[in-house]
Amino acid sequence: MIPITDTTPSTLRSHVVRMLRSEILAGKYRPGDRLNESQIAREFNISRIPVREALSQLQEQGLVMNHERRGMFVIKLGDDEVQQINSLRMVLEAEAMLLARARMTPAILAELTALVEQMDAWDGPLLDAADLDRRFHAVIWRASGNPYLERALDSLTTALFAHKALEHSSREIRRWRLNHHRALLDVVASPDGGDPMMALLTHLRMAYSEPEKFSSLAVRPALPAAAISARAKAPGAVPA
Amino acid sequence: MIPITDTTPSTLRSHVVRMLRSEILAGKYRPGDRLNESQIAREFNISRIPVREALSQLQEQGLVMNHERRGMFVIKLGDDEVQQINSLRMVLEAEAMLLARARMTPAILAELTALVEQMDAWDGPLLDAADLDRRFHAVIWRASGNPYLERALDSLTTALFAHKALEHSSREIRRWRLNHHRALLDVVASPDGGDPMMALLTHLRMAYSEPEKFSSLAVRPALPAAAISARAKAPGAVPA
DNA sequence: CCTGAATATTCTGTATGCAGTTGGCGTCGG
DNA sequence: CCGACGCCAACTGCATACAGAATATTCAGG
Repeated sequence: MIPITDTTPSTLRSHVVRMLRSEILAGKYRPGDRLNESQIAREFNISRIPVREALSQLQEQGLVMNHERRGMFVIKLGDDEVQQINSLRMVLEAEAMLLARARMTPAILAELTALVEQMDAWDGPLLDAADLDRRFHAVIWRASGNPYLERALDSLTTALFAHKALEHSSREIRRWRLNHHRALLDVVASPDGGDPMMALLTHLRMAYSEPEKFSSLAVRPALPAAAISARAKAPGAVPA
Repeated sequence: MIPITDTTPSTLRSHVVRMLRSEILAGKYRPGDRLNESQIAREFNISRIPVREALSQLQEQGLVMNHERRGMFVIKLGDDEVQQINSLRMVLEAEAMLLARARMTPAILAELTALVEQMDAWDGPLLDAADLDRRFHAVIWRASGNPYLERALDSLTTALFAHKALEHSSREIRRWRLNHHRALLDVVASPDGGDPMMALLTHLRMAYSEPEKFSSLAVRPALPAAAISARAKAPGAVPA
């Protein structure tokens, strides 16, 4: 019937997908919560069918899980799963940065720089800061020129995002991460900007505390123990 | 009402997903073909709803595309898209091989060896040979211990598989690929088995003729152009 | 008061029906 | 003979309806 918001996508399903997605990421539904089809349908004043299809779509995007005949649940990640996702993310982000660097244009560089400066100046809700973070990375993914790489990274980080939607970072940690965004910017800005993998290892160190557990970093001939143990220099501790 | 086949999955949707998946991969529906909901529903003697949901699921798996209000179409990949997928696949397969090598067990090694020997002895339909190929890789993906990596690789290769379901490889090419499976087996079999990226580059050379187009291999500091043109061997040597 | 089973309720999974849109086909005009 | 307009059929998207399963509730027994 009458859509809830201003923008009317051509189909109800896509509308519900975007709505639920943002609601989950905003924390309205939290990891492990059950998503009741009928209830959601009532909220949107539509039937269950588009809701079902939207949930099915979100399932394949990694945001919700389907327990057969028991309903859809917001994805809930354990520690190991977070590590596994971050291991994979490392590899993909590094590839994206290498490609982005090779295809860098002044326009994209300006966009990234603007985002970093925006983050520096930011003092609003932490959730929106996290969104800036995501947008910064998303620009790099897009700049890689490989839509499949972009999709994979978006899917992975979306799940992570939902997982820690409410796990607020402290102010210092935020600044610490912003500094590392500058470092990432430097890497993609110039052809000899350094090794993306190293910059990413630092960038994700907070969330990705045990690379040796699931990542090939621990067993990769090119990046032996030196890289990993460099992490132990400042374990857990926040900024340097 | 009564399912078409013997195995009755708990829901019709999952049944249809598997059926359509295999039918597409078997070439019953070819890239670009339209998938008529009503027709498929009639074939299965069920309503359109499970079919719709199955198609939606296949869409997110990358097998079909949805043109709004026009229907679902089997995915059709252009040359550039094949290159992009293979670029990403290279990175993921290399990671999977590194991890699998680090976590290798006698049981998995035996499984891989058996598959390679099965491929050597194979003389049946080429399509089934391709399935053996997939299973060989799938074992490695599974052995990586990272389900997300496994999923990503499965999704990517499924799309590729549908794309060239009927593009039969000649007998010689098949043997050529089988030999390279032995090479891949060697890489994951021993800790100093060489660089996965190199073995993969050879393995995928047929389908992945232009790595310099979308892969970071062309711009990676550790692997300059020399490595690509001289993709003979030279494993292990990747210093800073 | 707690435990367990039987019932009641709610929800998912599926079927059927309807409306709007899209694409094809025929017809009319140039 | 060719192009444009309009009509018709088919299909998708969505709503409503129903059956079976899963969970919540209630009631009897210890």
